[in-house]
Amino acid sequence: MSTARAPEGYDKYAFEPFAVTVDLAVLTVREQRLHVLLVERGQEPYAGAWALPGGFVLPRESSESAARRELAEETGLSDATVAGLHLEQLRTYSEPDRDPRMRVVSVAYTALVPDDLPEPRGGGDAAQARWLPYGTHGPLAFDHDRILADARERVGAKLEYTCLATAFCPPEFTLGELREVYETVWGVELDRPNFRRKVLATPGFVQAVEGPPRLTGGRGKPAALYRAGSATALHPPLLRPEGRSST
Amino acid sequence: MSTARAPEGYDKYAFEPFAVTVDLAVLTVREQRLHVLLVERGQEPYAGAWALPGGFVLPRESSESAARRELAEETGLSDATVAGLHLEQLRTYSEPDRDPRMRVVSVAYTALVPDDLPEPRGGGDAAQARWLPYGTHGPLAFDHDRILADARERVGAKLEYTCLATAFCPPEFTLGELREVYETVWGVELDRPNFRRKVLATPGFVQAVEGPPRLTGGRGKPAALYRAGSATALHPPLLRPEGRSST
DNA sequence: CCAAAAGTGTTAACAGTACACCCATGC
DNA sequence: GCATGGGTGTACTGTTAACACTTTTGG
Repeated sequence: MSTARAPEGYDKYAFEPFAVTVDLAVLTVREQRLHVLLVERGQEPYAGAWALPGGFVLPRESSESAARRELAEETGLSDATVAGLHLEQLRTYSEPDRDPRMRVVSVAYTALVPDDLPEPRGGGDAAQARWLPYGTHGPLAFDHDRILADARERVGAKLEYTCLATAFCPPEFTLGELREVYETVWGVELDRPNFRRKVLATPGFVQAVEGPPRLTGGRGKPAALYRAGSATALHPPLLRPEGRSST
Repeated sequence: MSTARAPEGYDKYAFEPFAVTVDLAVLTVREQRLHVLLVERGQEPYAGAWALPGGFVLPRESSESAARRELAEETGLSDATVAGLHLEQLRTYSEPDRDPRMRVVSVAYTALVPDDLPEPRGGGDAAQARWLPYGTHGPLAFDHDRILADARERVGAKLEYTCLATAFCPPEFTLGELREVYETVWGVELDRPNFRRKVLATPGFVQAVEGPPRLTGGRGKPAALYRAGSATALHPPLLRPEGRSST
């Protein structure tokens, strides 16, 4: 804000105040499906409806701090664990009537988490919190359907040219698990040998873990384990086949 | 905001209020350099410093409406013209102390404009408004250096996989002008014949304009004219050479 | 004629695709 | 043995990259 029209003695209370909140699209890959963490609202408006977790930004915290705080509260994870999760600002939603009570501007974040988190618990005024397969829930409260759709689209696109997929995996994972992330989010099947070569040929995407391989659900040859590497960008990108959006 | 802790009878004025503003990183390509539209602040804080144009979001408008309104005011363009310009939400900046006066959350937008706009005029409490080559200005007010750097990085990345470059060009342009956009933003030289083929091979990127070609600054063979096409995505992407960020 | 920029053509290198095939494990 | 998933090899194909060459303008 540069051409601020507020002089030094400006009355901060002269206008109808804005509230600032965060909303979280928390995604994971579970059982070959994309899942979303949703809470059931316990209060009006939209009591009984599913909604994205979120809450008010406190007077002395940034929106990102607020997002991590809310994420910790909803998932029941420690602050230390939440600090390591992938959290990314999605965009800000500011339509004047998006909340019937008052003017609320919401900064939306996307969180990508592995599937090995403890079960979420309802907290605050949320009746319950659950992982639901993407698309199986009815219409969400407020404009959360749109936020969630935007998050899904962004994640799908970012898998192409970043190393983001590892954020869905536990600290040590197999290339099969990593490939499953792509296949689930994109809704396509990828050629296993080519996927393997592509990932290993990208410096810093993954790094091999010393030690014995892991059995993959009992079936098949044990697979080598990898950790997420230090790279964030993916050059050249891993384009999804056919330009299918699978949205 | 789903787990809103504000009941129906919530006192909107109980907390220190948040102000919501927009900041605009308005970019153009002029004389082989990336230029930014900046305003000189006329008031404290940061009086005399350069800053991004912007201002308060009004009680009944969205942040995008506010951004277009501010853009029209700063550039002196009509609302109709501004409505057609490329405007894109960058991200939201919400550090508690980013404005010394009060808690201000700012939604930043990036605008890409052609070089044929009228000269900007100072307006409001801005002493003046000018196009300055990117990087030649000193430190900007508030956290605007960071916002501007984020905008530049985003634009550079988006040129790779979207048709965004046409937003820098006037309604009718030559392929040489389009190539100059890429070369200027990326800071590299591109092979002319290959660039031409790549652009023409992408359906909907550009469409040929009937009629006589245009002389290119007097020198050289006249070039055919094109308009921006209907496509927005660029498949496959046009990767910048060497992964050089040229930031 | 020369310089400059548009536009066309050609070829080698590379990356992506589609397979065939072997390995190790559970049942 | 058989099914399943990991891992290696390889030939085919399309795109990219590099560069030679022609065309049309101004000086």
